[in-house]
Amino acid sequence: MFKKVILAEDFQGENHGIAETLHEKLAIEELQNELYCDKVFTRLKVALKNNAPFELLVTDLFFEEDHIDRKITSGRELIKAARALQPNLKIIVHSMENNPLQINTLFKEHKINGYVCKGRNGMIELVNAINEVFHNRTYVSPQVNLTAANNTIELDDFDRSILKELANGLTKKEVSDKFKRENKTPNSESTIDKRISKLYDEYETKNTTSLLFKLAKEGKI
Amino acid sequence: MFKKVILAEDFQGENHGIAETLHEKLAIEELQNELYCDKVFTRLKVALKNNAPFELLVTDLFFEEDHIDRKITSGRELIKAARALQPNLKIIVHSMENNPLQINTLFKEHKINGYVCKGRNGMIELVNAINEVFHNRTYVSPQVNLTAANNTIELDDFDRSILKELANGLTKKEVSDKFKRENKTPNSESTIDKRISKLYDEYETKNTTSLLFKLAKEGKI
DNA sequence: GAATCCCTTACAGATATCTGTAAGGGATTT
DNA sequence: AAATCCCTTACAGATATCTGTAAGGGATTC
Repeated sequence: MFKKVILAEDFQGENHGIAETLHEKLAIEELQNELYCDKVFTRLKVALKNNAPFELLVTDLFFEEDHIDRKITSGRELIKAARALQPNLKIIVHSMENNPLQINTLFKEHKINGYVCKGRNGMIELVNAINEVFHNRTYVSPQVNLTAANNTIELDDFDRSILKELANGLTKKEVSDKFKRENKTPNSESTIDKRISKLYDEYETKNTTSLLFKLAKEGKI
Repeated sequence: MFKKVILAEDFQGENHGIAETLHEKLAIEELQNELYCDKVFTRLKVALKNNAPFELLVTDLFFEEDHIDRKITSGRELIKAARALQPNLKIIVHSMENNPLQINTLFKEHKINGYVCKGRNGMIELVNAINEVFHNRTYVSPQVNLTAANNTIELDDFDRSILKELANGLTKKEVSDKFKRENKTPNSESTIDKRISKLYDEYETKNTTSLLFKLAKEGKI
């Protein structure tokens, strides 16, 4: 089993719960747990310098802001920095995020080794994930459907620029006029109509209101 | 100190962490922890029936959906049901929610006794909250500014029911028809128009699309 | 009981949205 | 070069949205 593990989790309750569970279920010799990304990164650096590097990082993605100044403000940034520092470090993400797209990019761009959703089985899955990753396999929570990520519709820049103006209360005619003024192209009201109608189909919505609402709720704009 | 406490928290890690902390820091004789609201409510009922009621409920607000059928799907519903069942029960909410408006309505409508934000000090605050509530005082996490809640505009049930249907893609005429079918009142298209127009003013938006977008972004619906 | 206020409702006119048809242009294929 | 595909654009007709006016009813005030 891993000898030296570090945990980044800003919720005190969750942090405590994970630490307890890992002590109970796994024979990890040294487990350090931190509430701030910056502290985790410092520990990784120091450990590496002392020729006693950590073998596994377990980290959340979202870290709440508070009165303390931070350089690294998210799990994603921590992962990137940790990968650059220590390419052979194993990384498991433990987060509420369940958007396959987001999770997919973590595997692709940052070569994480496991992904566990917070939830009713979070601790059971985390223990499994650590075991799998220890044996050089990857682990993904079963409720995450990574193949779905490939089927999702991407919004391109033109879509986004239209949606932004509509969200702001402009009519399609006004959006068209604005684009013409700014020499953006395409810019006809008709083309804007067509683009938006296409999005109705893709997102299974009926009108501008329900489309913008759905996209806002899903955090896509 | 409280002799009999029940905990409702669906994240296994957080649940474990809270339970551990309370065991360590407080002399609670009996602490039951559950991952589902329905189970909590059943336990409350049984305990009351056996003349050994719980004294304190600590609950989250959001409970993730899974494959299991649920009657009570949110902390808010659980609180309402628990209050109706056992008016003298002390209730502390422990959640990520930090919107003063939402928190205020919990104190006003459901007479909760304490509110603790999940976060880096979550466990320290929770222990404090339990001590305060035990001495018949209320506790609110210091980072929550409840006075700010009084300046914001409230959405009432009628507003919400209209907005929900519009978000779903119905036209105002369809919303009016639906309300008539359901014997909801008021229900005329004209009144619905008026309500929504009022919200345009209050939220400084220009049309249905921008209104729904803004409310979705701010998490108000 | 009259006056007032507020909410509900009806209606109407100006705009905006949504959908379909059709034409033209650039890029790619055959 | 012709055929094809895809994107842009124009236009038009049916609906929907937004705003204003006005009438009626219930509750409260005077």
